[in-house]
Amino acid sequence: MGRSRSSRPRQADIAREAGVSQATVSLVMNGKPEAVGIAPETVRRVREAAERLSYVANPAAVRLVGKRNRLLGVYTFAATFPVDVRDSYYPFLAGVEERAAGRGYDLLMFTASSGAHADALARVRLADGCVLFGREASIAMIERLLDDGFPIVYIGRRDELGDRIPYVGADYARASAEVVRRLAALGHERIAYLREPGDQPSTEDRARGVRAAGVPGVRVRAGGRVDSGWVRAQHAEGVTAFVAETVELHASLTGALADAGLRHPRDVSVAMLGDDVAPAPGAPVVSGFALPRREMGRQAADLLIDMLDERPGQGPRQRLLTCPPVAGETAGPARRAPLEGPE
Amino acid sequence: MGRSRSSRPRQADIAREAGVSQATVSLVMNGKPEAVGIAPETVRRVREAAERLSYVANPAAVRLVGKRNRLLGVYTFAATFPVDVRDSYYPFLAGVEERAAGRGYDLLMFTASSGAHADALARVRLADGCVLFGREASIAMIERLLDDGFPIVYIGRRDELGDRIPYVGADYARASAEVVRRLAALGHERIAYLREPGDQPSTEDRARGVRAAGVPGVRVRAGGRVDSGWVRAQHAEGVTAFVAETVELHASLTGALADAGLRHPRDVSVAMLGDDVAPAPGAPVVSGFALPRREMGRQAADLLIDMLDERPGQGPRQRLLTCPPVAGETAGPARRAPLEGPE
DNA sequence: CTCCACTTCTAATACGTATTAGGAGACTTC
DNA sequence: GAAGTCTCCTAATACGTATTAGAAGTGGAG
Repeated sequence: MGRSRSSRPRQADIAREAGVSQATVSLVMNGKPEAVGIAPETVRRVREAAERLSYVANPAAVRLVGKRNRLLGVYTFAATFPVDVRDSYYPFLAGVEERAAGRGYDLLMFTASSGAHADALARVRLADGCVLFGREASIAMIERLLDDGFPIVYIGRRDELGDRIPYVGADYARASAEVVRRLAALGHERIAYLREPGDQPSTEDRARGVRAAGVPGVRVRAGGRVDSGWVRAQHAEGVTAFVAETVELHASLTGALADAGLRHPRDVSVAMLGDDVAPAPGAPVVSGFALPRREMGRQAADLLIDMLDERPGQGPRQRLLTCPPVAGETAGPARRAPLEGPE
Repeated sequence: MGRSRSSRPRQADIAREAGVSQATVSLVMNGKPEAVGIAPETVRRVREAAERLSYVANPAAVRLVGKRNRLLGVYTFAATFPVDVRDSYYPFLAGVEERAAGRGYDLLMFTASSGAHADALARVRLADGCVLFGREASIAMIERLLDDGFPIVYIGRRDELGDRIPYVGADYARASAEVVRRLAALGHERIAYLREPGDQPSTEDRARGVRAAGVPGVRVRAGGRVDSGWVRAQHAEGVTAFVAETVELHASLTGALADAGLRHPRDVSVAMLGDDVAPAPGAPVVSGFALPRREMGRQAADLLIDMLDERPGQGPRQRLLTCPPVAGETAGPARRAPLEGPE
């Protein structure tokens, strides 16, 4: 009757084979037979039967009763990004995966396709907890998750909700200040800083760091692309170094410099407040600093899993990691004389 | 005041909110309320309650009762690979994710941590089906999954099990033959081919392609790293072009060439049977061919989802995709006279 | 009023495992 | 020989969902 038909063997099948109850099989298979007191002989019989039928526990059943799915969600706020930006997420993922795997969790990846945060908000709950990242976060969604007591960790600094939200960020401010100071040390007295227009934490932090560097001759430009006219004008006014906040602004800047006939690092120095994960082949290494992406991923996963396992907080719930400086090839000593210019 | 406890909401919670039974909630959530006969007004109440509590079905429970949960597994055979090889998996993933998202599936990523295939074999079953990839596949595991009727698709050619296993691979043979023919067309008469020692399909395919090119002066070396002595000897014997099977062999080759004082493409030509996903900054583009990784990922996901949805086979269950040739910068016209001394 | 059909919902159960309270024997102890 | 102590095992139940048989109510036909 109870033949193990076409389906996989269950504990009940093993129990029948070994002449014991299903509960006994469960106890044996979970490796704590002594703790409960199962005769060695019985353990052997059960093990043999399990082996013979090549039993594998049904994970769905195990998880159902365990109330944990051992799934770590990964949610990316990224509606329609170009391919190369998506690539820059990979190191984060790799870090998260590394730790998740090490601690016995699998990864459940959600895609914010078509920006339907409402639906995603629900699906995310399928995991035990979730790592979130991406610049354009939906604070409403995050707040909702927090309100419901759903465990999340953000990769990147998030201060919109005070200390409610655990995060692992990069210390943009310190690293940015360091970049500006290094330029100043190279003799650059007038420096132009190109920042993004928004007010995302990562943008604000870098702006703050640039200010905190304490270098007087820094001028800030917030906004999009720049052109050759602008860089030429800056150079004419004595600017010898340009600092771009992001890869996009850096690309715009180098284009404009090329158009203006200015070469770096010969004529002017160029730096970026971050690094380029997927540089064009043959492109020089840009001066600036590196984001410890993989480590951020690792720590985010660790933090989240600690929360899930109800571990005592191994560390602060909000962390900023140090960004290693990158000397690069695009910054050099200041070259004084402005080429030409009115006056 | 049934506040959402700390745990995820269940159907029972929604039922309480909406004043119906759990069974009704199940019927409504599965989208067939009319078929069974649920009043529109009731459907509305249930839907609202579900929305309010942001309910998602517990995948373990759904799985346990033997239904689908719109999860696509991704399993990577990659125990301890260096970072750069793992990076080369990203485009596959991106392709899989693209299609999965497009067709309403989320991704469940399993990690073959410490090569514990047995455990992973069990966990994989939490998904509806699984995309597998990686060079060092465990045939035993694959066979086990196939035996149990679990839907899988391999990225990469797999012939160990005949036509039992669906796959989406790259047409290495054709592309490899093309590379050798192009070198021959450039005037290279003696060509050294460096192949990996194993007998993985991808290795065998490329070797077959090299043979099939029909160029007589091709000599094959199977094995690991090469040194300057070896390349020098080859060159002395009239070899003017080197073809490396993999990124690793290519790296070894270029190192040896540099040590030997041979420059390419000036002194000799170099080609690779594949491409480098993460080339070193400033490195030239290597001649050879590109793997349509993203497209392979896309088609694998499509094929698997077709199987899951019991669609009529939209295409063959075993596919080989064409690899676009890459001219690159490392191959040039053959330079006859073997000589010594640069300049 | 009875019988039947129809609509709308629910009780009950199955899925496969983990866990816990406690049962059945055997063996000691006084 | 009754009570206590061990050893070894099992019955019962929970986990959250899908499914099915059928209950409860409503109304129309005869």
